[in-house]
Amino acid sequence: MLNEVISRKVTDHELGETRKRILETAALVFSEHGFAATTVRMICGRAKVNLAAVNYHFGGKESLYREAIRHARRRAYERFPVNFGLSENAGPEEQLHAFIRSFLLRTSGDERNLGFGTLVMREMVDPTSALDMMLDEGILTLLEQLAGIVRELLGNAHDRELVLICTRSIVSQCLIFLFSRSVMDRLAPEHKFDPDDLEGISNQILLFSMKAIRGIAADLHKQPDCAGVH
Amino acid sequence: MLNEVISRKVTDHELGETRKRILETAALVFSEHGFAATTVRMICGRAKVNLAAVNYHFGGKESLYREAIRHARRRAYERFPVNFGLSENAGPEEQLHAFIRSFLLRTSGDERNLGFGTLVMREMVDPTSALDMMLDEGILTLLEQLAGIVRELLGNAHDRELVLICTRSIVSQCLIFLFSRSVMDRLAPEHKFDPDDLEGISNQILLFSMKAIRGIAADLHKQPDCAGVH
DNA sequence: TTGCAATTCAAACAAATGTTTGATACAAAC
DNA sequence: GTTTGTATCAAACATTTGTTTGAATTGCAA
Repeated sequence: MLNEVISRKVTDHELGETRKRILETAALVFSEHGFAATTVRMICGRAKVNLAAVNYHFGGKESLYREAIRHARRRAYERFPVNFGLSENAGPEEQLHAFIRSFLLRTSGDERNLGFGTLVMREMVDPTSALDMMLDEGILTLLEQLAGIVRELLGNAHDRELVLICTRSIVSQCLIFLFSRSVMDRLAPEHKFDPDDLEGISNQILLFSMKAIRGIAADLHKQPDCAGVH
Repeated sequence: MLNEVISRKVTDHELGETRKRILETAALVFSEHGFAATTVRMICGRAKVNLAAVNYHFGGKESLYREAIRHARRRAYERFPVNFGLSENAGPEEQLHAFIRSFLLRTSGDERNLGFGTLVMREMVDPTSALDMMLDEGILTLLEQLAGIVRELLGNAHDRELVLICTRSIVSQCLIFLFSRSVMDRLAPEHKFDPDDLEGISNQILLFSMKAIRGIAADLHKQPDCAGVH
């Protein structure tokens, strides 16, 4: 009765309504309190299911956690794919813009993302096997995609370290809206970080990054005048 | 016997050897596992003191947590003050470099910092009253200091938002070495992030940021040629 | 020494946690 | 109607948690 969790029948009443409700509630609660601090009772209480349902449907708290992360990620990527709203033959700068914007939207606190961004953040701070899962199933290819854009922006320079540095700096500017949300809320509580805000923020990150990359690329192609000020 | 914690005598044997050992061990253990996941038994076990010592000397786990954070912060700032190794009449670029370098060193994983960087990171992800304490007692003035440097680099422009954007981008590039340590360890386990590495990294952050700021400042002062590429 | 307060210690306590259990309800198949 | 497998439920279980307790020990002053 427990091993059946793996190969479930899909003829359940309403396609596993209870299971789905647990999954979505779990993603939100885990994102709010973290793995250790959320209790199975919290999840079942909010999902309005019996306490034993978690172990019946998922085999335990830890399995539920991993499934909830996958579920939230699927949902967030459905809403905001990697190149969200990007035309086919766009230039590298537009590609970068689309990358930044879709990243911010995908990891934003919008409840419809089921706390995906926060779950990633928490996993980075307190890594479990779920972090390796995430690296394998998305993060790595995402980073390589960004590195490709950066490489093109740098003029296809063969300096791998320079590409790495710029990639990292861009990623960091996106991630800070995940990690310092608490500080920002305290310093400027009026900010809501709705899609309009995120649009402006992605423009700011793009501006800062493009200026930096162009400055670096200029040095790279040896144009001593017009490159740096001093 | 418990309210005496506030007004302790300093004539304890060895100036409160037990108390100090608890404090330092607690900072490290809290930084390793976070507040919720560390148990008083872990701390007492590693500090080789009796279980009841925490409640006797600090009144409880939560009070110990706050004291441990203060202790770690004091230690880290003693080792790396804000303008660590900066000459008196240094220009803004040198000031920025010193700011970045001392920040990286102060929040690095060096055990002598007692896990200060990780404690800050965890507090940002799971805010408690200790985050407000940290904001009041250091973080805010630190941010203002950086904003001052950025303002000067931008040519004392009166655009407050632009200063904010650049400040935030610089901070984010420093913070990413706190937040994505786990990912970096998985992608490049050979990196040790010793002081030499951090020296190189601070140079990279400085390079990227200076190029960006100069590019932005150039636009600001209306030099249409020689400013941006397109 | 004697007295006294501070400290240390082993043991225990109440509360909360993840998990298990056995009974029950339900729906479809035979 | 009976059977069978799935799902739900209240109750209980074994651990672990932070904290408390009361006795023992220590260090120093009178």
